[in-house]
Amino acid sequence: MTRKITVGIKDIGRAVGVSMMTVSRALRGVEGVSPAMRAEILRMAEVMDYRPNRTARSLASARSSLIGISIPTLFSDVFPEILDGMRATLSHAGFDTVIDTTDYDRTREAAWVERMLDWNAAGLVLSGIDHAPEMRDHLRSLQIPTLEIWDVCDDPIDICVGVDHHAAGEMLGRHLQACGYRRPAFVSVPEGRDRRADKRLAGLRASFATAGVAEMVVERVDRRAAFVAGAVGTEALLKRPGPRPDVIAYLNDHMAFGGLSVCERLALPVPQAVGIAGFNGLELNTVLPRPITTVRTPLNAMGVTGARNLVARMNGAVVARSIVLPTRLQEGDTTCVVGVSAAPQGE
Amino acid sequence: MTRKITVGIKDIGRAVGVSMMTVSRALRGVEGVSPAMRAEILRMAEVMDYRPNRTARSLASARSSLIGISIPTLFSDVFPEILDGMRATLSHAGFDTVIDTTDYDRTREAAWVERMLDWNAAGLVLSGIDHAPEMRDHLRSLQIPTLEIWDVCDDPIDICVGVDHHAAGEMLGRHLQACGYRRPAFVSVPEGRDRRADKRLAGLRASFATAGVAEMVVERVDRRAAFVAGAVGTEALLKRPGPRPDVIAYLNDHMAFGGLSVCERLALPVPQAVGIAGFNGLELNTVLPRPITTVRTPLNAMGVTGARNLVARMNGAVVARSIVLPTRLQEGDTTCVVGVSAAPQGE
DNA sequence: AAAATCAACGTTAGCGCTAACGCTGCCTCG
DNA sequence: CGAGGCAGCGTTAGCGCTAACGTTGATTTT
Repeated sequence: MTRKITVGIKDIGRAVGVSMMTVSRALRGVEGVSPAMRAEILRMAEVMDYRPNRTARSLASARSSLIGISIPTLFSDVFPEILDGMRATLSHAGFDTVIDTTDYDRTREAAWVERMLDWNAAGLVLSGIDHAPEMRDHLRSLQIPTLEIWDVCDDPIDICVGVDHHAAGEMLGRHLQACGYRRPAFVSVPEGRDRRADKRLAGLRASFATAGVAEMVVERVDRRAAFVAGAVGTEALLKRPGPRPDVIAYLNDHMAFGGLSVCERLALPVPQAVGIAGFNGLELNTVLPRPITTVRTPLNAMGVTGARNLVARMNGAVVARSIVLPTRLQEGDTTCVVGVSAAPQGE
Repeated sequence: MTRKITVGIKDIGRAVGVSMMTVSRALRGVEGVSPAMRAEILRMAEVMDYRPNRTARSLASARSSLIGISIPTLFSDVFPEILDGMRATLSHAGFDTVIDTTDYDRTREAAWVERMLDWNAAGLVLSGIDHAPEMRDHLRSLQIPTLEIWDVCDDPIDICVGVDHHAAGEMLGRHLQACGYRRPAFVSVPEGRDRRADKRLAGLRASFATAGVAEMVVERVDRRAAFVAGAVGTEALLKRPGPRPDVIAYLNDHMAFGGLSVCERLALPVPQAVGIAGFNGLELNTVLPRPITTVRTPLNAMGVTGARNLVARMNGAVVARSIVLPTRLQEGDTTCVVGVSAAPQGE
């Protein structure tokens, strides 16, 4: 009648005839074991169906193999796509990922980060670069490998990989101006919720301001489902007094599509009477009856690059602090050259 | 110059003047500490900014506060919605969730479960009821709290919460027959990939068979984006030789919408010439120009119920082994009563 | 009033693993 | 040929916490 139910490295050591330290070294792949002995130990571990106790390993080494990943929401094509890009790299490097959704709440994010630190997390991935200041300081002083993803800045907590949202907004703005649109509007979520969207809006606004268009109507909707939010926001926007916008940009493609469906229902000619532009260039666009003009962002590549850099960083390598990935304007059927002078005025 | 960088329960004990065991008890909320002393310890822990070391706790108690959640994919509205339902309950109960996506690969799921066991996971959540047999046996022998969610059966590994997919398929079938449709088709992903979808198809088929319709064309597409898959599948389906189907059911609403857009492009009158039906009753439907006939599933409630039961189960309570949540047929604009006799023949 | 009970703490012994040294014998090299 | 170097292994001492028993003094029971 055996006492122990699980086999530990001590058991393997006894079976092979070495100390548990040698087994530990062999299993972890650190040096100090002859190739022959290592093979023998690995074989025995396999035979005995050894399973490492990760909590014990974490406690003894003061470092776990957990990576905490914080994202605002799962209800978006952005974060699942980024996550998907990171998954393979991370799991292949032997890490387990603890995912948290913050609903765009900084306080919740900070609290969750503390919890991950209680786990001796090997690294952290945070969405965007806008975080609670105390958390930033804490992470920095702890020197824990931290990847900020999706947005970039010159002074990340540790490292970052993303796109320049302001520049992307400007790029879209230049395109819309080149088309001849002059009365832009923007449909988004409540201010401060999605800070990347706010930056894109700022870029768009700056671009139009350069061309002498200072006015920009912004409609903000608080609905979770993006299709619905886009539709509701567009309806509200079109009901407003004053001149009707001639082009509407949206937080993302899903919302743009919601807006497009409203325009069609109201028999508003798109893109002649009103242009529609989205953001993110989702696969959605490839099947829609009319592809939406959008800005393509390399989400999956962002995940891959980010994960690679984070892993390298955790292995002590020196990596680029900030990586900016390019975005690309993708013209669809929802914008076109309209009546007004097509040449942009400013530089 | 202080040596220790982190404060442990020993430090709190010293500060308050009690043993570390009393501190441990006070912090965990177990009995054996006077209310006054407990308050004092809690206050001191707050003051000293104590943070529990979760790896040490897990090692000593042979049980961690990690819950492993395995889902096939994040690219679906189903699993994020279920996850969202579970999140609050689980985090409120003090658990951290490790999420893994399996891409409908049983082997990968089994390997990942083993890894979670290496973490002394407090519990597991698996999607569906179809798993690697060895894994089932292993989990059962370990007696680890396991929730199977989204699909149900009489003999779950431990407990399950979900809907009856076969019955849902039958319900949809009865409705389509009542409408008068007689040449049904189904667009789905490759067989065996999404086993719930296969069950819905089986239910649909059984229902039509009862009414004397044995033939059912099934088109299977292997594309990740559901919109695209629906569109591509529908195109392929309509190009087939033989009589054209008079109603097409899809794996989910997104695919149905992709199919609908193809029909519109081909100027096929929906729902007169061809009916369209989806599955899941997503919020998407509330904004589409034409709502799709679908089957509503209580995804969020499923997550909430599942999480509650799992937590209760982990606390040693006795809970229902199997909970079946109701589905509801939601009629949209994409099906209607057509020419043929509208009365269903069978019972 | 002696015994039994019990709340409220303390002591001891690990959980399974790893970091940091120690030790050995063989090889190299001036 | 002896000192030094080094690969290859062993020993020791915890990591921070908790389970399982003590221990003590006060309260209750018969």
